[in-house]
Amino acid sequence: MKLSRRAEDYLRIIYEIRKEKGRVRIKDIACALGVRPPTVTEMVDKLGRKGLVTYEKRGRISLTEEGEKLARNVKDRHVAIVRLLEIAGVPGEVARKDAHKIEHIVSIETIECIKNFVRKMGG
Amino acid sequence: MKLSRRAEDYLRIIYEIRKEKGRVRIKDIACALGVRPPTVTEMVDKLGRKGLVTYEKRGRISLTEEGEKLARNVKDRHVAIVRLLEIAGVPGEVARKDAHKIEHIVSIETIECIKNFVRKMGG
DNA sequence: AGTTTAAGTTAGGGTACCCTAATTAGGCAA
DNA sequence: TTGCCTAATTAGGGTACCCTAACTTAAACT
Repeated sequence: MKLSRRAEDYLRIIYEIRKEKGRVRIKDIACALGVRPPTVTEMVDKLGRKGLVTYEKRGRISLTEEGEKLARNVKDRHVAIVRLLEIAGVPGEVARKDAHKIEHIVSIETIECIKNFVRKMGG
Repeated sequence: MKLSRRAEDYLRIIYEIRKEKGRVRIKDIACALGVRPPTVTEMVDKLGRKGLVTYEKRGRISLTEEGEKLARNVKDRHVAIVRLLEIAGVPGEVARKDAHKIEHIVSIETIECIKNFVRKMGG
């Protein structure tokens, strides 16, 4: 399943909010991503149609198995990139922020190399 | 001047084509970026209005001083990122491809760190 | 239960970037 | 010069993501 950067962001944020607060509200997603509620309703709807989240109007939002797999994958990429940047001397906070942008666009091949590298470097 | 990723792509490509072939045609840009000519006409027009390229209908396309400065900056970022990825073990071809995506989104702070790092590593 | 409030949805737009089809402009060969 | 071929432009759309304003639920309080 090929998703847009933005769709991946929504998935990851849903995953994180659920982990942190237990339940996921439209408002939380909107707040976390810096957008307005109607925008979230729309995207969640779209993710629902793709079978990545289960959701009904005004009901609870949760990831399907596939949605969660994708969300985990995004997080996974994120962690590897943060470590690479830290190895390069980028301060943690900045590294995390940039990693959130990079994680959506790098190829699988590059991610694999980065994972190996940071493992080798003791990350 | 804050530009979109895409605008930066156009600038960089114009810079590269000019360097390689001397003159820059709409068609070359379209081909290099994988888009159609009307799309290029539109964007070049927009860059013209921002004072980054000089251009008149069916005439020659060239970067203004500011446009060239920005284009160089994008290339500069590109080179640093490619080197970082290569240090991480990413094959050159893949590194270049991904760097083209990353170069548009990383912060100045991260780029500076990366530049220092690759310099230190003998890049 | 009736009312207030907060969350969510609908309706109607907007911007950035992209496309195809059809038209126009220039350069060049016959 | 005329006619052709290619490059470029115009016209008309499309998709993804975002917004505000207004309306609807549902939950909380009195």
